[in-house]
Amino acid sequence: MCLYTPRMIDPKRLREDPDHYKRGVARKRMSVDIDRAVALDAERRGVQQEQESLKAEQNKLAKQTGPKIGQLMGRLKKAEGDERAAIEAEIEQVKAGPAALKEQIQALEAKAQELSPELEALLLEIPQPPDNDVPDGDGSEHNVEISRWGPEGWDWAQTFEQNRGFAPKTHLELCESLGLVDFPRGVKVAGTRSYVLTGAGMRLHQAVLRYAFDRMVDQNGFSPMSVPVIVRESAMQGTGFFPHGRDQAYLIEESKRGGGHDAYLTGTGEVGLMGIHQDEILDEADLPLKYVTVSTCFRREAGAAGRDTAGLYRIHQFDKVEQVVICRADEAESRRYHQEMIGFVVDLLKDLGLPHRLLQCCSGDLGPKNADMIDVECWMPGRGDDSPDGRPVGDFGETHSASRLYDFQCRRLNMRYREGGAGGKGATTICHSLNNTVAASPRILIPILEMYQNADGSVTVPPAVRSYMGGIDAIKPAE
RNA sequence: GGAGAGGUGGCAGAGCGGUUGAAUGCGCCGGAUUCGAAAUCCGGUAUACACCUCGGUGUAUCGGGGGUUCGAAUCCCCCCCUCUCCGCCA
Repeated sequence: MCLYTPRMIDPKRLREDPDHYKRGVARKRMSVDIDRAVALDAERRGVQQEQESLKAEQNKLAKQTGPKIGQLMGRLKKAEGDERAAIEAEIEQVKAGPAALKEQIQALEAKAQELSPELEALLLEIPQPPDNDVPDGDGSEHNVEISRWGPEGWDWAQTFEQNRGFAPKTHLELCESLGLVDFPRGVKVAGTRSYVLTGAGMRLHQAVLRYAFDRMVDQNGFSPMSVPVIVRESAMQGTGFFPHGRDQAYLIEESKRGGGHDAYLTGTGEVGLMGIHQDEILDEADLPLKYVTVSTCFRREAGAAGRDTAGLYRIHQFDKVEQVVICRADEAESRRYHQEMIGFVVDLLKDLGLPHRLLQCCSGDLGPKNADMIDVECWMPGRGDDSPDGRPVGDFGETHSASRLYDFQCRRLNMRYREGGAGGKGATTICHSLNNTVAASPRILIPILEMYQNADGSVTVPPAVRSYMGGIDAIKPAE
């Protein structure tokens, strides 16, 4: 019997090493009652075993009573009077044994059903424990810088003004002066945190996305995909965004009408990409699967009220090129692809000439599904606390996030592979998965605009994306 | 939005109350034949969980969950999913 309809963490491991999960919960600064889960699981398992032995007995009995009843029924047809009553009594007697068993089994069944909802809800909430080499910490403030990179001539010890010889404008100011984004009209159409990309702004947005997408396909060997952004609950749960992130997703109420199912707008292309092979048994020879998509992402940003309200940083809708890798269940392999996927981003940012740094996220910043996460932050000269003169001093802003999930997602998605290839007799094993941003726009436009701005107020188009901008080399203010 | 059909193993497709975990075909694996291959023939070929003397044993699974029955893939109820036709429409 399948004990666990919704799949979650490894039940065997939970039983054998509950401390592993307790540590994980503590390190992630979450609160999930592991002891309760283990107790419920044990109780449920006991009921299960009792039930199974009773059922074995029942099955054995049924094999005997079947023919016996058939025989008695045959005699009953011919019998009359007292003999008839005797046979009927005998039939009842034969039936009594299995009937008694059935009652016991049903009582156990009722008990199991009582335990299940709480147990399953709990199991779904247990997060993936962080890897041992992930530093402990409460949140993003405890993330650890691994490395940073700046283009030729960029000195991290100097301010933008010292580096470049003029005071930078913020991306907001540039968007307005260059006519790249119309915020008031975006808000008019769609509410807070909305925007309209206009003219060269829209063109740059598309150029960056297309550039990033083509790179992944042409240089890095990823399969290009277009995936649904309106998905079922099962896809959200399977990818690990539910239950914890439920309040971040847009539910489409209308989808419930006419007997329709719940549908949600995805906050990342990862959901659609990972959903592709849900409930499938893949051929080991086909792994790793490397997919890239570009999709519109929808985020409610619940709980972020008042944070990053201005500009293109924190918005409800954006477009993102996303990469995922589905590989064999092997830690070394998982780590290798993680590095590789981060490398693709670093190379892309170098090609774009954007100063950035890599951060090892601490345990408290990981989120439920990650065993490990590396963030990439780009330098944004127009960000950061206002200095005494009221101008920002510059700061890093997160632009990418590379997650390593082991089998957490694939277990929930029921995505496995057969060792030794399809048709073979090899064991089925749950895949491992990873994902990473390639480019999310318009957020990535912030460092591009702010870093490529010139003293005269124009913005140089990064050479890497020029061919996607009709060949123009700069965005200039309208005369 | 209206009306109808249907969900069985990797796939196709039987079975519609009693050794049916499930015919048959395809695919796949092993073997025979062959110089080798094709063709042909023979054998094998689901998953999950639990126990285990690692050889096996038990339980469950024919979309999911209940029910009827001594016994359910087969009968009844609820839910989920898919498809077809009409309407509307990028």
